[in-house]
Amino acid sequence: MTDAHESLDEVDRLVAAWRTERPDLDVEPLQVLSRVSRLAKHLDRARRAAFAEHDLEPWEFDVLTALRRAGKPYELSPGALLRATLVTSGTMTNRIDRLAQAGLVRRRPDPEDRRGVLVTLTDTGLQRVDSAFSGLLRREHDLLAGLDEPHQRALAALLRTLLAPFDAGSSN
Amino acid sequence: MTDAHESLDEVDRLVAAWRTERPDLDVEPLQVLSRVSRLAKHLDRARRAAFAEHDLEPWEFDVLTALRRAGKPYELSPGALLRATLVTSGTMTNRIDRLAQAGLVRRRPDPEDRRGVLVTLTDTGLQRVDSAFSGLLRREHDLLAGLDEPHQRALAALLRTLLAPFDAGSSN
DNA sequence: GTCTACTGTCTTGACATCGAGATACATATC
DNA sequence: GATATGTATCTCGATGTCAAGACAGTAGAC
Repeated sequence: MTDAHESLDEVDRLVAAWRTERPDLDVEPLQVLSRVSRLAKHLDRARRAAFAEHDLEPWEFDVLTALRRAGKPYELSPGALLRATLVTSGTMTNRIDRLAQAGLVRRRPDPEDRRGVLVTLTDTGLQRVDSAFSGLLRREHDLLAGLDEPHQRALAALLRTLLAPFDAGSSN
Repeated sequence: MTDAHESLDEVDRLVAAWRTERPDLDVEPLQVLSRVSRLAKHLDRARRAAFAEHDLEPWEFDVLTALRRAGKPYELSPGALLRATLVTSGTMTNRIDRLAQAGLVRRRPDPEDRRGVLVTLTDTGLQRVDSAFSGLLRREHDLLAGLDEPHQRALAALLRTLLAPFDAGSSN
């Protein structure tokens, strides 16, 4: 599993620079965590490009997929949506407003709880998210082309371990 | 240590939901890439908390560390800084303005190129970034506690492979 | 029933970011 | 040495996010 001695990347250079400047510190954690951050930043850009073809912003996609995953009738409360997308309530209100204005979701009062609201995917929203999602998967598949399946599984397992404390702890 | 086969995490649930809703699609890429995105989001929050102790915002830290890594005299051009931090030029101008106002960096004209500017770390800036950095490393070390060293190295190698096409290609 | 504490959603103001374009200077070509 | 192209930085307007707090409604304890 430990080949990959190939070319040094940006993070290798960054770590080397730190070793020169602060030889007193153990900068090994950066080898993992800097790469996670940088990769996420690049992924955001790739996603943005993928969605542009379907006239969707990443934030729109995030909300619509949460609804899509919920299954029929594609309906969730704002609270459930913000927990699914890791944003604050103010942000979610704003997102729902704009999605509703774009005709991709609809708001209706929750019949069971008069404080509550339910957000539903419209037909247009459903179509848009479905086509954007297959486009995204195609691109993401390509991004992972450098790793064969066992390596992908190993990577996923390692990431799951790192993620575990967060998923367990916070709940936002 | 506990092998990671046990508890399902949020991404496992997400993947399972997609399998139910879209059994026609291969959603395996999400096992890796969703975890990268989610982990990055959690890391951002952890970093924010770590820096708050030193009165620094993450974006301030990003710029200051780039200068710190450059070594004496801790000086880089705005262009070099924006390439190091993956932000746009407008953002970098704004960041430098505010860092200069906070007394953490200084701007001076580049004597070799009259279009250019050089940004230098002040003594205050140097101290702040050094203490914030050791604080960060301590926390990041803890975040990685779930993986022993060989696993960490394996994870870093796998991430390097994914990152390679980006580091090579864009250069921003 | 009536407090009290909690929950779900929305409002507001501040803020960091981006993208596009403006400006000044540098470099290459002729 | 004039022109054209490229590079470095900054300006400006629009946008998405957050944090804190307001408000209406719910639920538990008594």
